[in-house]
Amino acid sequence: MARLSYKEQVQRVREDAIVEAVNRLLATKGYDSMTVDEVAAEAGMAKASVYKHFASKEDLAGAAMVRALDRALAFVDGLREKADTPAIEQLKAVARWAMQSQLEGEMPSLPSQNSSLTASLQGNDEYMDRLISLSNRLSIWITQAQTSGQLNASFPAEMVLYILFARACDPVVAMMKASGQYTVEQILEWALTSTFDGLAQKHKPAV
Amino acid sequence: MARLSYKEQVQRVREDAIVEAVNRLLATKGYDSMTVDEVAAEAGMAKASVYKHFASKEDLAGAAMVRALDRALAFVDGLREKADTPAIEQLKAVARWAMQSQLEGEMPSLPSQNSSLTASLQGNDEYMDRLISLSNRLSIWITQAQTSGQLNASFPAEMVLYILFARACDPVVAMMKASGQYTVEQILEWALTSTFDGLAQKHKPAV
DNA sequence: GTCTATACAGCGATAGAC
DNA sequence: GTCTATCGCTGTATAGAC
Repeated sequence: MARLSYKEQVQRVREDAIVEAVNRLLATKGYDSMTVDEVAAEAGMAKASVYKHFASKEDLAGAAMVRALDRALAFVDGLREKADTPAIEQLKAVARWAMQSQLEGEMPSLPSQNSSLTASLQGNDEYMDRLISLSNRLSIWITQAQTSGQLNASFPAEMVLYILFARACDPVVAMMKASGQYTVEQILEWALTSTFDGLAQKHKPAV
Repeated sequence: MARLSYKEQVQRVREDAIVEAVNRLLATKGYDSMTVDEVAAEAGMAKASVYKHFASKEDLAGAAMVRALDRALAFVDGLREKADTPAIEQLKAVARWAMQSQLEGEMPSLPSQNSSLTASLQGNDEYMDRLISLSNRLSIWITQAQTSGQLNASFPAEMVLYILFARACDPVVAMMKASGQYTVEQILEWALTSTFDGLAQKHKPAV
């Protein structure tokens, strides 16, 4: 990749500011409540300037999701370097990281159900590439954990994948945190236990 | 309760039509995407007429949620008549009913996180009464199941309750149905298994 | 109470000066 | 590229006739 000119660097910095603002707002208010005026204000520029960088509000959400998926892929790739760790432990580590990111307000969340945004994202190549990459890497671990008896093999691997994605955005952890009675570490431990006990092989064969 | 006059009956019927329309739209599009124009069209009347019955869009959602909670309470009360059924089985039955209702498009769903709607609902007495009633009845079963070793007693009962509510709206079952590869019965079975295995006591004492 | 017509506000997106 | 100012649309809510 060629070295960036000063102008390009400035542009990059400003785009970063925009995407970070979108990330924060998606994590706190959600897509529908977020307005482009707010994004501009948080990023410290005028709304028209935001639209010079991104064509639409949907593109803004797409860029934030791309960045979030990149963070997830980087985390997963870090884990893959420890090749001797059991697949189930790798999956738990990913789930813990995702839940923790959500609790710390770093994970943008989208309406899981029917939104015009869903269709837009499925046409976003950058987003889809990363989503598929992440799914593929997780699916490998899922299959390994199922064949080695660590995960209940009667569940479709596809469902296990859905569950992992869903638990990363599970409102339960946020509600537990909001109750103010428990530490984050304790909440994460409970959430991981209930999730992975539910996916585990019921009567484990001796390994 | 006094007998209703003809006029009151007509009013009741029209309000029912409105609430049913809201219920359908909340189940399919969600609160933010739903417009009062759509509600009026589905209910077969003009928008201004809708506003004669309900003061605001938030009130519409509140009324639909009250009705949904009433359905849930009726189902729970039906179960309570079989007093000899183990508490864990009662909880499973409720979860199954809720998931099935969701899959059939009968369960209105709200944005679980930060919305102006959340605050509005917490000020809605009719809604809060029913929510508390339902929570209380479920909590009794949860405590029973924990003391009898059917549920993992190291989880706060509060968290188990949150998980049950969350799984009733779990996007996973909808995604599995959308994939078109599985029967509804199979999906429900898997979802219940993974949920309740995750909540179960790990090393069950002989009962 | 129901309708048609309209007021009013918020927001996505853009024009045009600099 | 950035700004101010504005367009155009959508959607909540209401006025006023019947």
